[in-house]
Amino acid sequence: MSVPAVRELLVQSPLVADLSPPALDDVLQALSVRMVAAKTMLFHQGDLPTELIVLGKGIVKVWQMRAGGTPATLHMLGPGDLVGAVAVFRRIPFPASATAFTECILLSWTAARANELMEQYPAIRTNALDYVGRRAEELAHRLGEMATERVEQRIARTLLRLAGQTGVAASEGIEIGYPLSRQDIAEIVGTDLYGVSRVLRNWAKQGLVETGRLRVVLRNRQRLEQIANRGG
Amino acid sequence: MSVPAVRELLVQSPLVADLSPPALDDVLQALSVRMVAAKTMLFHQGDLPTELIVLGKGIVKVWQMRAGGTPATLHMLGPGDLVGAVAVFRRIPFPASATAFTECILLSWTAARANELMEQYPAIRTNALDYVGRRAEELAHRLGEMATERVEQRIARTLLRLAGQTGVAASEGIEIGYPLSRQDIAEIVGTDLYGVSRVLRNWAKQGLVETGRLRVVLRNRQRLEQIANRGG
DNA sequence: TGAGGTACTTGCGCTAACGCAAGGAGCGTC
DNA sequence: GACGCTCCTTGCGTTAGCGCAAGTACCTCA
Repeated sequence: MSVPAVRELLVQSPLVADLSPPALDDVLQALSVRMVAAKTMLFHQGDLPTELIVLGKGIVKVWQMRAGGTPATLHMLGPGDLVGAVAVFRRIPFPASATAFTECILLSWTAARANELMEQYPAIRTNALDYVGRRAEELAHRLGEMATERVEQRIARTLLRLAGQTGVAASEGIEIGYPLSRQDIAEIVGTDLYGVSRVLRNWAKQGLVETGRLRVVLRNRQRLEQIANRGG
Repeated sequence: MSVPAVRELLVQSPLVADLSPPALDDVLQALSVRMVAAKTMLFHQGDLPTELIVLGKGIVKVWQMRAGGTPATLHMLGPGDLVGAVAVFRRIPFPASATAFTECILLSWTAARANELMEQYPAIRTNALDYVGRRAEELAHRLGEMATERVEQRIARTLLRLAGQTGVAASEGIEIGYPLSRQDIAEIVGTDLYGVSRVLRNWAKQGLVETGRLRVVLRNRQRLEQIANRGG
């Protein structure tokens, strides 16, 4: 992949915001690029981090396998996001696993090189702090939801969030930009696929969404926001 | 309060780990100290941050009021913890409110001064990144729990976590070091006070805990860990 | 075009747990 | 030492939603 093309992918990331062009060149120098197929595991819960990954293209699912065999999805990351950054910065084992959800392009530095770059260009560390802060905020928000809201509300919120992240305009409405099963939604929401199926079916009958195999289109965003916020 | 006493409180905080003595002096210089009574609100959800607070002594509850009037507790912070740090670093409105849960001693810098200090002493920013990372990790863990575990398990986990943070050895077992109602526990766990009461009562009958008004003593840590992990 | 796999739907029973109501216990105050 | 406040307990009805089982749609590949 050509250097300009890689640069194009990298500058999407908030990690390198406000970097001077020469600094950016230096950062690019140390970068590896690779492409992985959908369903590839990038790392497992418990592994020690060896590299700092920026997602250039595609979707990565960050998830935990929990006691009882129930998986829980923590994040669906998109282009520009950092994958497993917290563990790299803190030099601790990954607290969750990461799987390429679609085909992905990964940009990475070795952990050692990443730390050197942060020493050399303090803006990177500032950006990292900002990024991790945003992630923490999102988690706090979702924890609050999970603690107080009903399944239907959480499904609405989840679809709206995913559509906001990577939604693409469809004929009428916004379509989640990649194949997403009822099971996948259930793992994000913290319920089972049956419940998700029933809720989506119900909404489809009212014209709020259009559904299909591995496919959801939001047709009435406002109504869904109402459900997310007021439960009705 | 004397300078050495304040220094004593400050060095508990991971924020100033690895700072040289002169740097620490400089940081102390810019510090304000104040004491607040239990139940004082430190800031409200939506406020803009004006200062960076380190908790010197006491317990601070970080919580959200959610649609429907149900409060959800995100953190119980103890000595050394940063209060509202993410919002200060990111210069965004607080995503949650903070209340002194017991009488507290607060150490604070103006937001502007805090940012200057981070420029001047990069170790502080490194520590901040580490701290926020740890917070994010804890939130991720709790989100996973909330998504997949039953109320009883979550109560066990919560008590074990609080005991680990600020527990004090009691006659037989570990006592949470401050007054904590069933309602308080419910807001952390994401349930109601009735459920908490029933679970604690049940455990008390089996000798796993000793309970009282605003009081919980863990008598059988191992058994509680079993409940937390395997649900039985 | 038909076989096999994966995803989705839906009926149904069951249980965790929510939440009201009513009463009891502990603690501070005058 | 009795009043009042807050906190805790417990019985009970109700319900959200879990999860099995069985069947249907859709997609791929030979």
